[in-house]
Amino acid sequence: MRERARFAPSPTGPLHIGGVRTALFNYLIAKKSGGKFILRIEDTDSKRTVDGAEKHIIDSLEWLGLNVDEGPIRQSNRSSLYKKQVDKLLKQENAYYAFDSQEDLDSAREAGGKDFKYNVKTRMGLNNSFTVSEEERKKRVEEGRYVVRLAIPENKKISAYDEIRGELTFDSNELEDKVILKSDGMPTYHLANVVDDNDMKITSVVRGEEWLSSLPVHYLLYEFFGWIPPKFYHLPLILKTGGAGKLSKRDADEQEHPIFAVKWKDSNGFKEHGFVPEGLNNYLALLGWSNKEEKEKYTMEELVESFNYGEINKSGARFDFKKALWINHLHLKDLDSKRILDLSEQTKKLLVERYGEPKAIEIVELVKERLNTSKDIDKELSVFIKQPKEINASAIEKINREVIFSVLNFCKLNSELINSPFELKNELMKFGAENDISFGNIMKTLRLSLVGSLSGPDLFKIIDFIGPEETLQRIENLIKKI
RNA sequence: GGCCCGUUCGUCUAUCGGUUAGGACCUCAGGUUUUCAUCCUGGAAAGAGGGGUUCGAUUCCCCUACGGGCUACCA
Repeated sequence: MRERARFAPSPTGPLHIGGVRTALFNYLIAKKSGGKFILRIEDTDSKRTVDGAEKHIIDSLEWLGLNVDEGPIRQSNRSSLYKKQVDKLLKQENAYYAFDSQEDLDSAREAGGKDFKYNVKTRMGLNNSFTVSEEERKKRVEEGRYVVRLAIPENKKISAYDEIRGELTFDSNELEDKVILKSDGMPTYHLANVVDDNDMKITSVVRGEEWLSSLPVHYLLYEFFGWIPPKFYHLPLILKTGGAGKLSKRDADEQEHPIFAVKWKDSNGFKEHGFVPEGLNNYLALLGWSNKEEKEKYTMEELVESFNYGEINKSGARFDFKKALWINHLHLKDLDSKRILDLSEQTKKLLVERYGEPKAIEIVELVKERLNTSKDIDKELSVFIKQPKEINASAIEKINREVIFSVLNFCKLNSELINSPFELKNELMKFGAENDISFGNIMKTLRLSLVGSLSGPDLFKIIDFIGPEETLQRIENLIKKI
């Protein structure tokens, strides 16, 4: 069956990775079946709509490569559809008008304690179609001063099905007569969701676990409308790295890892942190889903291929930035070198200017397996572009100044050797043996002069690429400095 | 508080009644390497607790504990 799955965020803020994962799973379920991935913007609460949030959602999906087949469809311009369906419920007496003021509700809740519910038992003591005169009701409705509530039946066992958890049963007495149409004429989530999913012929509803408690209300709605419910998948939540609770912006800030796919205001996203979309998708897919095969790295195509909703986990998972980094590394080191170069515009420009593209790609090849994020590209490649700005002072002490001086001097005096790195290596070994300097220290010295620190790619390859002149100059520079 | 969902190494997870409970991240110890990283080898590390059912429970059932979610004219 070709599934139609929708990602239905509300534009009340930027899209964080919890939402991203929901989008991803929707996408995978749709694509696995050869179906459609649909974007619906749930903007029924104008007060909470945030400027730029919708754009952030769309930009995020685009960067992630979760291409939308239909949409975005905005709920805000479909109110006539919802109204029509509400009228139907009203006519069937599955819903009724309510006129309580906020104060009335507050005091009812206060009097009833935490267990207060707006339901069959309490309806008669409140201000609504059941308790108000015919005349008054008409007047209020005409003036538009009303909400519509769902009439939850008493003593009804509602059984619902969640694809991840299986059969679930609920007692209607635990439910409330939820508002389905607000006084501003807009529907609430429950109504809009059910009406739209039906209207858009959605077959798979994939959403966060926070909706599980509303499932019986949604089932009831389907029943009242006489529609067949779609399949529901309630995804476990992503929990914060340490401590209790679901992952939040604040927690992410404390742990110094991104929480958005792409930048939002002054918060950098995974993109800006140097993740490739494949890496983030892969990590997020593994957070809450796992295959029987012991495999960690999946391309997007492989995810679509291997994904199976029956293997989605039931319990919340903690976010682990180190693992995310590692998965990203897996993707980066297998990426085409040309594409890696494209990830860093500035470095690419400088590198190609100096070496030409074919050589630039060879250089990338040299450092590729060292990358965790694309930000490392600049760091790793700077050696080939410019002289080291700073020399690691503690490294100088560690090796010993005199040793450094004599090694560098040797190189300077035998500068013709630099033309042939292979010979240079041999001569340096000899020099070390004669002067009782370990080869390790010789290499460290040379590296210090060329790179400025003690880590980096193959030294002789560096010499080969930057050329004898530049090599000598860097050696001179260090001699001057010590 | 009520209702709902969940609970295997520190973390993500495999196991669909019988396993030395497997893998990955992290971590530790070796090895490769001119350094760092990569990479390779190895180690440490888990079934929340208590009852059942069963010849046998991590696996099925119940209770407790713990964690999470919901409890708005928010989604």
